[in-house]
Amino acid sequence: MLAIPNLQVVSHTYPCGDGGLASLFLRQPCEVAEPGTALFFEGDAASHIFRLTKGNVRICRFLPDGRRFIVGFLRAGDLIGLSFRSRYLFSAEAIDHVGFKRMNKRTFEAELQLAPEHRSQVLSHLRDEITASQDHMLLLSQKNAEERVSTFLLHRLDTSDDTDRHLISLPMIRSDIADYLGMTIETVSRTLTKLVSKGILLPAERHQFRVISRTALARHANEYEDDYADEQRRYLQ
Amino acid sequence: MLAIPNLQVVSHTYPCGDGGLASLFLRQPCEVAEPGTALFFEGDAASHIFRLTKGNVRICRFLPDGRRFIVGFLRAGDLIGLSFRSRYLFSAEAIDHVGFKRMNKRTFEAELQLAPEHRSQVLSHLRDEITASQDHMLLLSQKNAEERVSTFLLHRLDTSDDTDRHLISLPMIRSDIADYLGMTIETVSRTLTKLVSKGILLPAERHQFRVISRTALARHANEYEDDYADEQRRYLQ
DNA sequence: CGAGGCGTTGAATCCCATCAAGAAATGTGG
DNA sequence: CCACATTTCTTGATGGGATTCAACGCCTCG
Repeated sequence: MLAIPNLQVVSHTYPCGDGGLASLFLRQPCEVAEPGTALFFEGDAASHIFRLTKGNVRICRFLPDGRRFIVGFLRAGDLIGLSFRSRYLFSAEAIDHVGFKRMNKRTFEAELQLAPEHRSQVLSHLRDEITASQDHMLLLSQKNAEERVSTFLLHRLDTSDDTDRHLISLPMIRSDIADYLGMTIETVSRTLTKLVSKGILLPAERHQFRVISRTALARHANEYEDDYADEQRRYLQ
Repeated sequence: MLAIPNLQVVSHTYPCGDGGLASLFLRQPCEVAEPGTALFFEGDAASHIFRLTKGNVRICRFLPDGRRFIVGFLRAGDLIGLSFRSRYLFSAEAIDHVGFKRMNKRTFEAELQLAPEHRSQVLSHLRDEITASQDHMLLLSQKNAEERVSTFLLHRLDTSDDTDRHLISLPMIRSDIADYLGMTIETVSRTLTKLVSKGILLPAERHQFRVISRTALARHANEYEDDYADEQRRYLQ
């Protein structure tokens, strides 16, 4: 049930996407994953490369005692699996109704042989992943609760493909955000409340916030503001 | 002064090394860096790939307000620069007397064209870097002080190429360890003292500890113990 | 409508950071 | 080689930010 055909237009504006690798997946059949189900588990033999066509996925890792860390969130257009060797390093779980395509790793390799220009895109993707990891390690090791949440919101805002450029959508639940930012759900909640009371955010729909001042949010995030951010800022006062 | 020729035998036993890429650097001249000096700075145009032949290097990133995060430590045999695009993502600073070779990125690219079998080694290296980053994010987001320090020590022990397999060498100073583990120097110091008083470690030389029980250290680290670790354990009671 | 998951808020607690002082090691110059 | 300055490391006292424990409101869905 709810095997929704892939109607969503994948408009991708940020470099977390797939470069030109998307074309490799054109012939693959669409599949779906229900909310809460896993596309694969940490430790499984890594047999496929995935490309999301719809919905949101969380990437999870666990400690032996059950503590969870969320490596990141993925959405339509994103690829999973380029960084694996023989086994998946983490689990991938559907947050909402997810559509995806997948390709056997050997097939993928064979396609790369046929179209070697794609190799540089794989490299590019891996480098982006490393860059993102380092940014996140900096956040986890040095930033306080307010800076963490602000950084997260700012990033969601800047990578959103919503036409409303002041809207932040958070399809994941609080415990996902908490395990992503290395804090508890209570602290996440309290911090969001604080940002609202400071006049930086406005609660919109459940799982959405409206940004009153991107500048103020960025100031709270304590991030370097680069050229890309400057470009974004034009749209927001 | 102290332009020590590269006499050190690079015996590398752990997959954090360079695969077969070392051969590309054979013809490059040896260079040296004095303790505290930088091989390059975050933000500089990324012109070279580096290979360390001697000594220890710390990889640093900074927040706008000066807070520092140490991405990792490198030593003889390790490569720096494969994950960069146009600019260096981080600074690389010599901890002690460092020997290295370097190669222009374009030259490196050209060499890869000539010997395409090395491409998979570059991929391999990037995948290792991603794996290490994820392990470290898990540590930073979920582990407490004792677990962090134990994990760090365990990793130093398992990747040491010292003939004494119970010896942990920490060439970096406490503030380096602190900024790597996301804690303060005081907490690092206190935690080390605690591990000593628990009978897990024995202070040896300054910057060295002797491991009484690897098993106890691993238990405190709360890590999954994999096959590689099992193999190590044979050497330690 | 009732149950359960999710989110918020309050109060108490705790782990780690901060502040401070002194010990130990390193480096420097005479 | 020694006196002195500096850096590094350790230890103690205190405080604060985040966690933990707990209660309650809201929303969704069967």
